[in-house]
Parts: sequence; C-alpha cells; structure tokens
Amino acid sequence: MPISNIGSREREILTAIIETYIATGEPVGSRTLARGNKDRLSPATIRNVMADLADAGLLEQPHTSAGRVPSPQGYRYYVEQLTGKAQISQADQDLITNSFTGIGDPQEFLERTSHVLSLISRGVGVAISSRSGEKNELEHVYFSRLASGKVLAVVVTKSGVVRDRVLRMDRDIPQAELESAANYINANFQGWTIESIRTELARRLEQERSEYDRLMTSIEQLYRGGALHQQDEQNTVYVEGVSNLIVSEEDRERLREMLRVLEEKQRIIELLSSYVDTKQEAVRVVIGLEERLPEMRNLVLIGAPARVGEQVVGSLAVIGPTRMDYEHTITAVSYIAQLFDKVLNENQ
Amino acid sequence: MPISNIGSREREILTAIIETYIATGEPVGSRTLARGNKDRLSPATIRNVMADLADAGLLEQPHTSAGRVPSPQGYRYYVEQLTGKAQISQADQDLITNSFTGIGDPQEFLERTSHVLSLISRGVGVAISSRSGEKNELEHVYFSRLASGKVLAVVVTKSGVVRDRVLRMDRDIPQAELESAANYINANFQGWTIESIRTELARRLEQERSEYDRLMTSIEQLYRGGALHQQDEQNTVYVEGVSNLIVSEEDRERLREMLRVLEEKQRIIELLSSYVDTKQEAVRVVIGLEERLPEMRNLVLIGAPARVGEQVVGSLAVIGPTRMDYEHTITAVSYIAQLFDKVLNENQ
DNA sequence: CCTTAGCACTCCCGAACCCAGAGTGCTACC
DNA sequence: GGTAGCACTCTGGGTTCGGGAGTGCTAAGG
Repeated sequence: MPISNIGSREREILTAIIETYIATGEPVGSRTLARGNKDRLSPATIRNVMADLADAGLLEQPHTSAGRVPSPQGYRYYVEQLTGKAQISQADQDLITNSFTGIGDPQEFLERTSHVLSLISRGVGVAISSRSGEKNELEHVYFSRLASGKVLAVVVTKSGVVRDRVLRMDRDIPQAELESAANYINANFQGWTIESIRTELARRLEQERSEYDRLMTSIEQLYRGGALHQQDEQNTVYVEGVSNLIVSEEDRERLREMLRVLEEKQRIIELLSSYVDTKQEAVRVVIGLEERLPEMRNLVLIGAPARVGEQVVGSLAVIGPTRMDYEHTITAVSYIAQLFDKVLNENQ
Repeated sequence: MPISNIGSREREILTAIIETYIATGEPVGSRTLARGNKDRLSPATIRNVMADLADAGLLEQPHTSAGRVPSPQGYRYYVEQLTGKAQISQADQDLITNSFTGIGDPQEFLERTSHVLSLISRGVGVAISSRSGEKNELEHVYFSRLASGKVLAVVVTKSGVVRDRVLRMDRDIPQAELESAANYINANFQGWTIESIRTELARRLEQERSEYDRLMTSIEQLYRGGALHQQDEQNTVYVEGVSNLIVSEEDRERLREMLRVLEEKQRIIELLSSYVDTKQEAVRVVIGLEERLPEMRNLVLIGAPARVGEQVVGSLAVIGPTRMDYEHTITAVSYIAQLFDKVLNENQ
C-alpha cells in the first residue's frame, strides 16, 4: 500500500501515536488512542487506520497483540511534517543566552555548546571544531624556539581560531630566524587560506630557494615540520551529557558499544561531517543511524553547521534517543547555530 | 576483636577471598575457598577465620547465609600488603611505549594518558593538566590584536605548556603597543613563575606608572584583561573509557549520577587534587570514595602526580570499580607517571 | 587449644505457573 | 466507510516452590 494514501486523518493518528509513544515509551494501542482523541473515533476505526499505516511501513508491531510503535520511516514522516512550526521557549532562550554571554572565541563557544545542548535535550551534546583548512584565512603565525630542535608554532585565523603545536626540527633554528620566517609568512600570506598557502609555499620553495636561501631553508624546515598541516588533524571534539543516554532498558553490552563509539573522537567527526551538510544552513535530522552504525540503534542525530559569516568552523549536534522531544531539540539546535554566527560576527 | 591478631594464615585467606571475589564477583564462601587452597584447610576452619576477619571489619556479609565480600577496609589492607611487589607486564609496557612515541608536549602526553589508562585498566582514565600557576616558569608571552578591542594572548612556560586566550579590552590597543608590552614582559620576567609575575607586575604598575606611562597603561589593560590569570582556570581535563564502567548490575540511576560527576570537570579536578598528593611521587590508592562522594560508590581511585623534573604539571589517575586488578593498574599508573617525567625531561 | 566433621537452619534465586489486562483481527451490522 | 462485538493471543507481574550454597554451632579428635 503506497504512502500516498495518507490523508489528514491518517496523519493525525500517526502524530498522536508518535507523541504518546514518545511520552510513555509503551507501544500504543487503539483503545488508549481512542480516549484522549477529540474526534472521538472508535477503537475499531483507529485499528483500521493503524493497520494501513503499518502496511505503509510507518508503524511496527513488537509482536502480535501488542500496540504499535513508530518505525524510523514513521519518525521521518513525523519530523518532516512538523518542521518549522514551533518557536523556541523562553526558558531555553534564557538558558542559552546566559550560557553564552561574554564569549568571543569560537573554541570556547563550541565547548559550551556541547554542554548546553546536553542540558536542553535529553541527549548527548556534541560539537566539533572543523578541520576546514580550506576555508580559514590566515591572520598571523608565530614561531618560538622552546628548546633545541623544538619550536612552538601558533596559527591564528581571521575567524579567531587559535591552534598551537610543538614541532620537532631536524636542526636547531635560532629565534631570530624563526622571527624572520614568521614575518615572511605574515607579510606574504595574510588573508590567504591555509590550503592555498601550503601549495603556494611548496611552489616558492622550489623556485626561489637560490634567492633568500637562509630564510627559505628555515621556512622549509618549519613547513616540513607541519606548522601549517595541523589544521587537518587537530579538530577538537566536545562531548557532553553522556549520562543522558542511560534511560532505556538497553542491554548493557549495547550501551557500552555506544559509549565506546562516542569516545572514538574520529568516528564522531566522520559521523557529523557525513550527515551535517555544511553547504546549507538548515538543521538536519537523521533518523535510523543504525543503518550505518549498528551500535547506534535507537538513536537520532540532530545537527547543524556552525558558521561565522561564510566560513564553516565546525558542527554542533545532539545525539539522543529516538524517543526524544523533536520540536524542542530542533529549535534549540537551530537557535544555537544562528546565535553562533550572530555573536561571533558582531564581535569581530 | 583487634586487627592485630592477623597472622599469616589470616592474611592468606583474606587475599584469597579478595582475589576470587575480584575474579568472580560473587560473594565467596568457605567451601569454594577450601577447594583451590594449597594448604588444604577444611571449610570449617576457614569459616572460623572468616568470622574473625568479619569481626575485624575486613569482610562483610550481604546477608546471613551468603558468602563474604571484602569491605573497604579489607581492600585497603590488601592493597597495602601487595604494594611494590609486581612488575609491569611486557605487553603493557609495549602498549604504553607505542602510544607515547614521538610526543614532546605535556598537553598531548596527558591527553593520550587518559586514553592509554582506560585501555589498560578496566576503568576510566583521567588526566588533568594542573592549574599550578605557582610553579610554572615563563618562557615567552605573545600578544596579537585580533580585532578592535580583542587581543590574543599566548603564554608559553619552560615546561612547554602553551595556553592561549582571547582577551577583550576596554580600549583598542594597536599591534605595535602590544609588541612592546610583550617585549617588556619577556625581557623582565623570563624565568619567573606566573604567580610572582602577577604580584610583581601589580607592584610595578603602582610604582612606575609615571615613567613608562604609555607602555604601562597597555600592560595594565592586558593584566586586567586576564592575560596571566588564565592558568587558574584553564586546567584541562581528559577523560576516557567511560564505557568501561558499564559492568556491574548497578541500577540505572546510580550510573547516571556517576557519569554526571565525570562530566563535571570541576569536580574531577577537586577529586584528583584532594587525593593525589603532589608533594610525593608515589601512587596513591583511594578506596571508599563513597565516603565523600556518594555517587562514587564501589569505585576506587588510583592516581599519581605528573611531573616534569620538579614541576608538577598535572595528575593522572584511573577511576575504576572496586573489583579491579589492583596490581596491574597500580604498576601501570606508576609506570606512566615515571615515563612522563623521563620522556619530557630528556627532550627539553 | 586448634582443627575438623556433622547437622540443622537460613536465605537467595531461578523455574514453573497462573491470571488479568490490553490488544488484535475478523465478521456482521448500520 | 464507520462501528460494535467477539474470540483469540500475548505479555508482564505476582506467587509458589525446591535446590543449592552457605552459615553457626556443637561435639569429637589430634
């Protein structure tokens, strides 16, 4: 039976089922639904509709003679159909603005984001600061000699993100040389993206070596040491609210699996960047994570890119149980994503 | 009955009980113990000894006619009595050295520490980089103007720890002034501890204002902005291996409590710094955490200070179930603590 | 005096069992 | 198409019961 035959009555019943299921956690049956229904439909009628919805794949039956439970499909339909209606509650708004006052630094903002999201939703708050070396424009670079053969490199981008890294060099470069190297880079490459600096630098190293010789060799050293590569690796992950996951009667083993996944920072990064579309601004709701990650059964991801102006500096998301308050969480995620841009842009 | 009457037979039985309890998780009875005991004591004899040990407070009985379970006291006695004997296993040693090769930066080292510890033990690996502004000696400080009224401050200490922070200023300080300010501080205070720089700077600001006027006002601004205060707050916490906690048949609510505690970074910091004695090098084993933190029932902390030379730069610890492999974990913690000093010192 | 054997007693835990409640599908009727 | 009724099914909670493991005590033996 095709999905097309979903009329307004069917839709109403579907949302009613999903909402009571989210509220109670029990499979919901026709009788229960018949009560508390304004249109006073009889259980039998509802049963018919439910049978249709089940055929359409929107509902599932744990076993014969149990109530119905929404399927991933059902959730998707539900979410689609409610998107955009709700407003963020005043309480949430207060909580959020309180948590973010006085922050001007994307790193810090993202760190708190994970915390705030975990508070607002009944899920895990996740935020990553993006690896987007492609987009970030250089503001400054510093080098400082720490010890023999060890150099501290600090890269600052236009959007205010700071990354530091200790490099180990083959030879010892004196502080004076480091400073000229930094000056050279700052003078020639300010405003360039990290990515283009790297290619251009590689080109110049080939070409101009004869000219500046000394300067160029130290720059080459630093370059090889990875001064500018760091953006690729150092994307930080902020996770908070894991305790929220201990709700359902999951068997222990699955819970462990899940936590383990959450601890593997790399997989979170993959998860977010594969699902959160950085090209468009909207909040993305992913239902049915288990299709790709079996450990993530019964979990949903609600995420959005974090951007400052045109630059995407990371992603933020909530990972929570399928039985979650979608409206609430979606509006919160969207609100924070917007706030992110607003706060960080006006302070630049 | 006083503890003093613990003879060698009693001790042997106690360790046997604790070890089988750690292995099985079941309360251990006299019969079970009588098997697998080389001295071939009869169950009855063992029962007598067990009764004594219970009177001494080293064992507990979940209920009449159940086996015995070690009490916190019992664990303490056990741990005391085994300290120092075991050697770290080759496998662990390999794992550890593999994980730490090529690291020269305390931050990074601590971050991996939490990971490695969670792998080795069946517990949560925790590491904090210490707030010890008192001990760290200044190597360099940088300031850079990011935007109007926003300044990036980077402080590097002798031990190679780098901290950055975005300061917000009342007035806009041009880059040139920032550089002279940094030069002033670097010239006058290199090698000082952060703490003493702060007091001295405050003194000079009072006294010498008339002289350098312009320079001093910008320094004052930076000072007030918190350029040097950051050490107090920015102690980072690395936690890993939470999934390991899902072992026992804890009721859900307690587990959540525990995870919540682990998420509150501040409390971990308090926990570690109150228990891990930074003054002495040894590994500290704390049994009975629940006495202060009820959520931490059935958990043990095994921690040690992380130091580079004389300077304490943080702490590392394992938080795990009381039923854990003590020898194994203690040796691992101790080994990593020593490695920490060794690796970072030789590379300075 | 310490150790051992025997014995009666206690308590937990899992298996079997049963029953009420909630739900379903189907058929017949309006 | 909507509704009412009915026979059937499945789950989940409560109860009962017996085996197993363990204890404490007493009495006998080295």
